[in-house]
Amino acid sequence: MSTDSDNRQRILDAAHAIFAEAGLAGLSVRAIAARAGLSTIGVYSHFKGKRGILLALYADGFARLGDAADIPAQSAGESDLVALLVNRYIDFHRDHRAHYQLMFGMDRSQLGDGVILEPIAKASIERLAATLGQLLPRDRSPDLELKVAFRVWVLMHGYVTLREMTKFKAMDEADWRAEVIAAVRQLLAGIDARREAKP
Amino acid sequence: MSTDSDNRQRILDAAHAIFAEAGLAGLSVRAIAARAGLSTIGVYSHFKGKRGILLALYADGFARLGDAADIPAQSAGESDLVALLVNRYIDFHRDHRAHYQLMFGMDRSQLGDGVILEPIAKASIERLAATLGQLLPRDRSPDLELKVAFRVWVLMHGYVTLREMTKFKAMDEADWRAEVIAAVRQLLAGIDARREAKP
DNA sequence: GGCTTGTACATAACAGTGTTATGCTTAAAC
DNA sequence: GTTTAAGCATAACACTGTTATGTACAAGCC
Repeated sequence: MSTDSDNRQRILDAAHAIFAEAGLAGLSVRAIAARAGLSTIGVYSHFKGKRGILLALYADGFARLGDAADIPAQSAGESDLVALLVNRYIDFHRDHRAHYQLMFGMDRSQLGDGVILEPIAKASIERLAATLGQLLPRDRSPDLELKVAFRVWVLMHGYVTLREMTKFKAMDEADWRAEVIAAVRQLLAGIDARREAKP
Repeated sequence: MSTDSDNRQRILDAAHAIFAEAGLAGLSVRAIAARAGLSTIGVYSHFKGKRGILLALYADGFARLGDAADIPAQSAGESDLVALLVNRYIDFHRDHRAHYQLMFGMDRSQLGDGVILEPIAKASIERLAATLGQLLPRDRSPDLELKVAFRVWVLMHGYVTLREMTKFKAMDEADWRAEVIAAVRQLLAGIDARREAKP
């Protein structure tokens, strides 16, 4: 018949499906259990209730974001790397709206204490940093790599989250993507020029 | 005794108080009504349920953010204007965490359809644009002013929302503010230099 | 074998949420 | 003076996450 881990996987699959279809709002413990073909208690046996489900989706989201940001060297010309990365980031936000909300949404109260969350997010930013490292001078320090990665991340995150408001909303999609790419290029140019000589 | 609008104000005051103390999570219709000294139905008579309360808090938040961003000319040297603005923005995020979550949080499903929300947010960004306009050449266009304001807003918003994650969290508060100020300055310098000659 | 222990599950309930149907009271309008 | 409408209370509905209780079954142990 069905082993124990079968049901665990079924719950996880159900959660993923509901999450993709109905987002965080539609993701109730009862809905997950019903879709998995068991009662609500299964979510508490295999995970630690809803928090455990959300944590699994959170980790999955960062893994996928890391995949999107992980562009191997020489897979694109240097001039196209920024455009490729920005487009992938925007695609991720568009295609994984619910994940993005869970990962970066400001209501992290259902998720946990943050201590568990940090290393998960860190692994993802490090892959972004490795990709951006291709654009930095060869004698770069790991610190500079991370710093640049954060600045770029901040910019891209700011753009996709403020997209809904006033001006950008009416903007053509292609124009908007060009705007984000231009802003990132500008940021990178500035960092490179100053060589991060701290005051 | 108490007029009708008295009770309306009492509900609003109660909502503000609970919002400041317990955030969005603690803001239940029953809690608001109890604090205002009426039953839950009062929230539905004077507002349209919880959605009306949230909308009022949303508008209030943008009004306050507009106040923070509204720095009159000559109140600071040009070189200090950026630092002043960034510090005010960070202060706003620190002091109005619940408001910020409601205004920019990605779960806007409880708030409404966005059509009502847009003009409220727009008024606020226009005040930010006016402040940043002081840094632009005198022959600037309103379009450029808005565009610059958006870029700066995107940066500041990205920083404060990603503050919680990995690297910035361990950073000293003063160092972090300096990092944000530096990034905004760099962005402004780049825009000014290129004079927004679109490709 | 028989026995204990623990895990996976179901049923039902608890406390909380936003919302609303019903009814009462009171003030304004005709 | 009668009608109309708004403010308000009580109670309920449908939903949420969680848990107390009980059952079935498989693993380990003597």
